[in-house]
Amino acid sequence: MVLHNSLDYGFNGYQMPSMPRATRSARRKGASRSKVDDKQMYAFNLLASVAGNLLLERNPTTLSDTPTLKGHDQDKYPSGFFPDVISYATMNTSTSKGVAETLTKQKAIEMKNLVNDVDFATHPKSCGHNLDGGNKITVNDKSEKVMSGTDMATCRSSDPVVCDWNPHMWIGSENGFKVPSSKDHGPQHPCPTTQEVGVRNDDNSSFGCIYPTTSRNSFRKAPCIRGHRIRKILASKNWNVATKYGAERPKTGGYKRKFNFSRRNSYKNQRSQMNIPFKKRKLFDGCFRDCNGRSIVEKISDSNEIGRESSGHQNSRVKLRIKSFRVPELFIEIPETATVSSLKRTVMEAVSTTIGRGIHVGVLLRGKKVRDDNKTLIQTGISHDNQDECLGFTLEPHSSKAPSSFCHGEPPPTFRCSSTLETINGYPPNPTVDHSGNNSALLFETHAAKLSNSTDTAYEPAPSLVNTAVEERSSDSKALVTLPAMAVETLTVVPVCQKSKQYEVGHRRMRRPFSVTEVEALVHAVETLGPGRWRDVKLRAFDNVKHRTYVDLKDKWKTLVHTAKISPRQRRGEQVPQQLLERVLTAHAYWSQQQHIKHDTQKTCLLLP
DNA sequence: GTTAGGG
DNA sequence: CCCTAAC
Repeated sequence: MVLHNSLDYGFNGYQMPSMPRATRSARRKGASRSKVDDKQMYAFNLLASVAGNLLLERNPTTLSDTPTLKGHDQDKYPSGFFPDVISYATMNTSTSKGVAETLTKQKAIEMKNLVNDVDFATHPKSCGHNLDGGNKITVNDKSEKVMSGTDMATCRSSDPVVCDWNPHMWIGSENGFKVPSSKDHGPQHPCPTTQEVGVRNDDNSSFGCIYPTTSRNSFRKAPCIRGHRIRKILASKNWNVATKYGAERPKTGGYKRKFNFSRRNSYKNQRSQMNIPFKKRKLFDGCFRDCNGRSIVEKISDSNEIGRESSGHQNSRVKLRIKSFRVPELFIEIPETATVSSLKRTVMEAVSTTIGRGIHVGVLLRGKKVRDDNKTLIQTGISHDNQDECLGFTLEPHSSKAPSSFCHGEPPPTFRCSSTLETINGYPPNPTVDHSGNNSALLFETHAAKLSNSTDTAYEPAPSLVNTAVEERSSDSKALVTLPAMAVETLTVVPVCQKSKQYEVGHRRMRRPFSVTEVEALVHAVETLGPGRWRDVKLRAFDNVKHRTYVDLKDKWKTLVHTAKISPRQRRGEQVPQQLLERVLTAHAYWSQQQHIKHDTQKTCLLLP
């Protein structure tokens, strides 16, 4: 079982909202979300629980007076998929009404103080948490708790359970949970005006990812009850948001435009999103500005403050209410036969390890990391009255420390990557390169097929082979050399846990210096194809190496050319064999010449009548 | 989506 | 490695 902590539920840069692996793959295949089983959901919840985010027990079966899916376009959702726009804050079946109310109030107060405002929407028969226990877990399909020691395999329910991050829920004042008046949410809102147990049925206006107008409106018009403002908490659930809008808001010109244009030429589209299905990338793009930042930080400014600010530039203050942090994601693997208690331990260890190494806060403005700590808020733009700006905070492990033990480098035994790094087909990750051969064919070439086939999508894939049958563009065979088919070894087998680096929202990608073997492959490909055909180079030599984009390859080539021109003493990092650099220079010169010839030819052709 | 080029 | 313009 692979658990994926989804606490970085936000847009998280350009990353897929995290969700259990099975869920993700199931969705990719268009399968119903109900494929997620109890165990995953349990684990999913547990992770959240460890982070202290879930406090409320949900058991909608007791909500006789609770709005249900009626009027919620239930039919539009796959069977078993409870729209994640509904959150329940309710009691156990055994909880008396009085106790329930008291507990609810307590939790309301507690939650007001929480930094993380996260909630789940769950299937009615889903998992939840005990109100009184805070982090106690209830996983059931019949209101039966799963006790520690229970084999998780027994938790399976025939009834599909879906549990997702809830885009938002309402938390109330000390007076208890209240539900906003339906008029605040459009006519279709089925919620009663008030009730003791808050049930948030979403509509367009309050969805986590919507275009600005409605979003802001609903945000600003958060209703007040007994003088207390009810705060809407958004925990963006972009995937579903996008789904919903894709289905229900066809004439969202602004929406669509935003999605298409917001980052059309984005570098992120080339790099950071490279593992994200294109459609979803777009959706995230669109979600980002609209929901993410605003869901994290609400800027507070009262009229007096504004007045002061306008009257003078001195002592202007920015008040921020941090509503949630993004926290690092964790990947955990644990056998199905593990007990719940051991899962808890494992999760706790993971969390402790991550946090124990120390964390710091990162600041994101419009998804971009604010790196210069010395800048003033004004300089960064935070201090302006820019409510539309997206300001976010992240919790990040100290980057100066070694990678988490749950990651690359020192994986714990439970980790899938632990074995992967060492034993992909029994070959070490850093094979020797045979430079004695004419064209530096690699020693492991014969194992190419195996390596190629072994690429597991769960990992950052190993480099694919250069296909022996790759057509050599014989038609315009200007290739400098004709090389035998060559294999690129798995130099950087990056395990799935490496992805946890992605929690560094808005950060640079992790630096991954090119190995000699990769350089070898790159040089070979460029020798053959020439520079300027980076996509082909990518496909030919780095097809399955997802962390190497064609832009990376282009950049690397640029660097290689530069490196080849400078003296060896000035070079840094892993030394590229001089022989290889000479090939770089040769290829560079050759293709430059070809370029000139081509241009000259074109000119000549143009001059000709 | 790709390519080129500056940072 | 990041970012953007241009295509």
